[in-house]
Amino acid sequence: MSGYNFTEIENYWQKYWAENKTFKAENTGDKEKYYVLDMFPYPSGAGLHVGHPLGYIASDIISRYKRLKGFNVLHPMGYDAYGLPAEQYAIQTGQHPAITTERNIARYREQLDRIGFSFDWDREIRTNSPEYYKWTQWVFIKLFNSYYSGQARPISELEDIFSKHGTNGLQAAQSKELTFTAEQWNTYSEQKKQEVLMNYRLAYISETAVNWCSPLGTVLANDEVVNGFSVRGGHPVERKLMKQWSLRITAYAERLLNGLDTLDWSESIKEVQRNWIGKSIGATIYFQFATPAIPANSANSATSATSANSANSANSTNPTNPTNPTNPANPANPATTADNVPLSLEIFTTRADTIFGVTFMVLSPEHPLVLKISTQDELPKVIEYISWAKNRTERERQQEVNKVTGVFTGTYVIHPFTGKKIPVYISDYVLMGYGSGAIMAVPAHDSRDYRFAKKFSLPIVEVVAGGNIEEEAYEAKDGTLVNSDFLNGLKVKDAIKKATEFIENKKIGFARTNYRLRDAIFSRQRYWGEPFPIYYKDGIPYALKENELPLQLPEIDKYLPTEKGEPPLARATDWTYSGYPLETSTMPGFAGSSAYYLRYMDSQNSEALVGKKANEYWREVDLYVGGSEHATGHLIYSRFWNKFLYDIGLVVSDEPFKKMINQGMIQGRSSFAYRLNHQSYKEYLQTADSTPLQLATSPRAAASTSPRAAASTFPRAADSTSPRAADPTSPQSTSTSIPIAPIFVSKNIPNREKFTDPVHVDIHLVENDVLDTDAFKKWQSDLAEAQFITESDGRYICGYEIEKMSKSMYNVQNPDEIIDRYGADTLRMYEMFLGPIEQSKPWDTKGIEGVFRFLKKYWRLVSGDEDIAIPFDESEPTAQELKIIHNLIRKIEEDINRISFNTAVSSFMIAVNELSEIGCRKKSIHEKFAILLSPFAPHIAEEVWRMLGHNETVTYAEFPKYEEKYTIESTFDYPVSFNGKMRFTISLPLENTVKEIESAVLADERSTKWLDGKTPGKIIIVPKRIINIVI
RNA sequence: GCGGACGUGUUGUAAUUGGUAGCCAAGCCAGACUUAGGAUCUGGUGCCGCGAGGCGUGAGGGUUCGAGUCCCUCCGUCCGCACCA
Repeated sequence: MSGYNFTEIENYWQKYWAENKTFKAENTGDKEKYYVLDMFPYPSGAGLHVGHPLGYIASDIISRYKRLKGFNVLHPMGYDAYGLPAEQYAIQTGQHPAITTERNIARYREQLDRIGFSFDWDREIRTNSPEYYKWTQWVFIKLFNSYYSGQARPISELEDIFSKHGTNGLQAAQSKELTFTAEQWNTYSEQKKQEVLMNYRLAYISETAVNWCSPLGTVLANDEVVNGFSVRGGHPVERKLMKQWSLRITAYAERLLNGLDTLDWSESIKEVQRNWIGKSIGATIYFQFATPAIPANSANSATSATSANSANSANSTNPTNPTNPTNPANPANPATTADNVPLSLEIFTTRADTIFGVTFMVLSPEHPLVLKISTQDELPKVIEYISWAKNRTERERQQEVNKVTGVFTGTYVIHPFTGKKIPVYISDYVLMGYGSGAIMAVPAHDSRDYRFAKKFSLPIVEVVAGGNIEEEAYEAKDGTLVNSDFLNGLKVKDAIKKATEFIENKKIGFARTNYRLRDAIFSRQRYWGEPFPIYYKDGIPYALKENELPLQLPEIDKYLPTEKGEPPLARATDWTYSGYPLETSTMPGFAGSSAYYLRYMDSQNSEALVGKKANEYWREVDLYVGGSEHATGHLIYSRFWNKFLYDIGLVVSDEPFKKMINQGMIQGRSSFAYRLNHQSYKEYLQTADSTPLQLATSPRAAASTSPRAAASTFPRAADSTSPRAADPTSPQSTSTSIPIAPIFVSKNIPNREKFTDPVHVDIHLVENDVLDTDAFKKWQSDLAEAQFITESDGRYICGYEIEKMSKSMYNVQNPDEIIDRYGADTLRMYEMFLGPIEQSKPWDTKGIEGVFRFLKKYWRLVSGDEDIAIPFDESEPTAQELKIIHNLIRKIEEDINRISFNTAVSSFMIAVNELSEIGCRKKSIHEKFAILLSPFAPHIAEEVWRMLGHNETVTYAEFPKYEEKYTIESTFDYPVSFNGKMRFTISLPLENTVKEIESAVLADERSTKWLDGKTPGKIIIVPKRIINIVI
C-alpha cells in the first residue's frame, strides 16, 4: 500500500521553510505588495485550541495564494503579551509574569509552527518587550503633546495662541469650555498654565467617573465592561470618581464615523461602530429659570467655566462640527448669578420640533445644579432621591429600566415661546454622561417621558399628529405639527429645521451634534502593562523626552496594590525620574495593540516606530482577519491611533485596515454533570439493586430538550440558589486564572428536583471516574453523601451544551491531538471545510475523516498505487483531463477571491475523485493541481511538487492560468419544464437557435407524453439555461 | 424595545445574477476485497408511494413562464445596542 506519511512530510517541509526563510518579506522590490494580517493572540496558559487557527488558516491561504499570483506578501505574527491572566497568576504564585508569558509564547510558537503557517517570523513582535513598548510610550508622549483642531497639532502651538489671543476664536477639542484673554493667560502661573493645557491635550489626566472593578483592583474601559460586569473574569464593576489618564478619542468621532464608508468591512461591524460612536444631530436649548429662589444677578465671571457647561462630558463639545461654536460668542451662553448658579438650564434635544409639547424638564440626579436649584421645601426629598439613585447599582438600573422614579425640585423654567412655567424634576432615566445631563420632556412623543408623565400625572400635549397619545407616545418622525404656533402644518423634518432656526435667531440655543462615544480611559492600576513615560513635578504631570525611552517596567516584590491602595508600581524602589515621582499606573491592553500593524512593517527599526520608506511601501493592511468581538475596542482604538499618526505625518494612510474578514468562533461541546442530592441518594440506595433510577434516555436527549443553552447560562452568586434572569454575557472569557465557575441549568432534565445544580466536567475525567475539579471538591464537602452517577453505568446524568471554548468549561479541543492523528494539512482543510468562515460552529470531529480520506486518496493518485513511486506520464493530457484541471483552476481562484474556502475544498475533492477515476498520472496536470492545492495543504503540495521533479519550494510557483477553451462544451443538457416543473433533460448543441431548440424539444416523444394532447402555450427558452413550456 | 443576520435532508453544508434544490462530506443501509487496516472499493440513502407519480428549502400570502433566492405578514434562532433625549 502507499502510505501517506504526513508526519514525515510535514516535519520535513516545516524545517525546510524555517531554514530557507521561505516566507521572508523584503520592504522593497518590483512586485506589488500585499499585507495580510491576523489579530495577534494573547498567549494564554491554555495554549492554542482549534478555534484560534481558523482565521490564521484563512489568512494563510490568502497569503500563499497571493505569493503564487506574484505579490510581495507581508504576513507577520506576534504576541499581545501584556494582560491580566499573567498578572493574576503572578499574584497567586509569585511567578514573574514575564516568565509565564515567555513560557506561553514558546508553547504558542510550537503549536503555530506545527500547522504550517507562512509567517515571516523575523518580524515577530511582543508588546511586552522594551524595544516594542518604547514606541507605545512614544505615541503616548506625542498624544500628550498634542491638541486637536481639525487635526492633531503640537500643544506648543496652543500656548502660542493663548499668549496672543487667549481663547478668543479658539476651535479645539476640550474637556470643558474655558474662556480667558491673552492678558489673563500671560499672568497665569506655570501650574495654572499646565492645568489649562490639560484641558486640551489628546492624552490628559482628569478626575472622571470610571468603571472601577474592585476584585481586579483596576479601572476598565467601557468596552471592557458588559452589563455591569468585567469582560475578563465577570466581576462586578462600579462607577467611581478617580484621577485617570484618558485619550481624547472623541475629538476624532466624526472622522472615525466618516472613515467607515471607505472600508471594505462587513456591514454589521461597521454598524456596531456607528452605534458606538452614536452621532446625533440636534440642538442645545437654554430654558430660563423662573423661580425667584435664585437671586437675580447678572454678574458674570468671564474667566470661569460656565456651570452649565462644566456639567458636560468631554464629548459635548464638537470642534469638527462647524455649526457648533465651541466658544460661542453666543448671547445664549448663560450668565450666572454671583454664586455661579446659571440663569438658565441647558438641555440637548434631537427633536426641536416638539418644543411646544414640552410639559416638564428632567435633570439627572448627578447634575451639579440639582442641589442649587431645589427649593427649601423639596430639598429633603431631593437629597433622599439622589442618595437612593447613587446606591443603585449599574445593574439594577439596567434591569429595572421600566421602573419610573423621580422627584420634583420645586423649581420652574420658562418656556421660551409660550412663556409658561414648566416644572423641573430629577430622575435617573436621564443620564449625566450624555448631552448636558438634562432634557426637555415631551411626553406625547417620547416613551420614557410618557411613562414619567403618567406616573406623576403631568400633562401630555400632542404636537405631532399621527399617533394616539391616549395609548402611547407617538415617536415616529412622520406626521404633521399641531398645537405648535409657527410650526403648525409642517412635516417633522421641516419643523426641526425651522424650530432650530428660530431658536438660533432668538439666541436661546444653537444647532449641535452630540456623540455617544466617550473618551477612552487609559490608566490601569496594574503591574503587567506599559509604564507611562510621565513624572510629576509639583503635582503636575510632565512627559519624559523621547530619547529617554523606553521607560522600563520596574521589578517589584509583590504584584499587588500597596497598603495605601496605590497601584503595584508604587512598590518599586526608586520609581522616580530625576528625583520626581513617576506615574504608577500602567497602560491598558489596547495600548500595545493599537499600532502593532505598523511595527511589523519595520520591526527592527530602532530610530522610529516605522520608517518612512517601509511605511510608504506597505502603506496599510490589505486584509485583516480576526474576531468581530473587537469592534468597539481594538478596532476603534487602532483607527484612532492611526488617524493621529496620520495627522502628525508618521504614516501615509488614514485608515489602517482596508479590508477585513471576521471569522466565526469554533465552539466547544462542554459536558456537565449532576449529582443526586442527599434525599434522592438515600432513596436511590434503597432501590439501586432492582431498579436503576431512570432519568433520561441519553445525554443527547437531555440536551435537545433544552436547546437554548446560552439562555440558561448564568453566573452563580455565592449565596444564590435561585436561577436569575438569563445573562449570556458574563462568563464570556475565562482565560483569567480566577474565573467564577459558570453553572448551567437545563430546565428540562427529568426529576430535576432530585439533583444538585449541574457543573462543568472534563468528560475524559468523568469517563475515568476521576473527578478533580474544584466544583466537585466543593460538592464532596457540601454533600458528602451525594452520588455522582455516570452514563456508563446506565444510571447516569450528563448533559452537554455548545459554548465558547474555554479551559474552565473543559471543552477545549487542542489542535496538537488532531495533528498527531491526521496531520496539519488535514486540520487546515477540515477547518476550512466546516462551513463559511464567518460562521460560528461547534467543533465536531466526525467530518474530519472525510478530509483525511481525500488527502490519502490524492496521495495514492500521485504516488502510484505501489510502494515505489512510479514516474509521471509526460505526454499531452487528454481533453478530459484538461477540462477537469481548468474547471478546478477557475473554481479555486473564484472561491479564494470570494473567501469561500469550504466550497474550494469540496472542488478539490471532486477533482481528485474524477482524476482518480481515470487514473490520471499526467505530469502537467499534477503540477497545476499541486500549485492549486498548496495554499490549503502546503506540506503535501510541496512534497508532490518535489516528486514532480522540482528542487525549489512551490511557494513562488506561478498560479496556473485558466483557459476557457478547455472547459467549453459543445452541447448543453437542457432541463425541460412543463408549467415550471422539471420533467426531463435534453442534450442539444450549444449553437442551436431558440427556434431550433423549440422544434427539437417539441419533437421529443417525452414532450408528447407531458403535453398529454394539449397544445403548448408560451414556450420560454433561455439559451444555456432552461426550457419551460406553459400549457 | 431598537438595529442586523439567518432559518434547506439524520448532521455539517452547496446552489456566485430569479432558471435542474440537496454539490462535497458525515452518518446510516447493502455488498466486495483482504496482507483484518486508525484500511480500501462498489451501490443506495430528502419525504410519501409497489409503481406511475405526488410532496418538499420555518408558516401563510404575493409577484413571475419559473422563487431557497424578490415583496408582504407571522413564527423561531443568533448577534449587536440598550433609559443616548
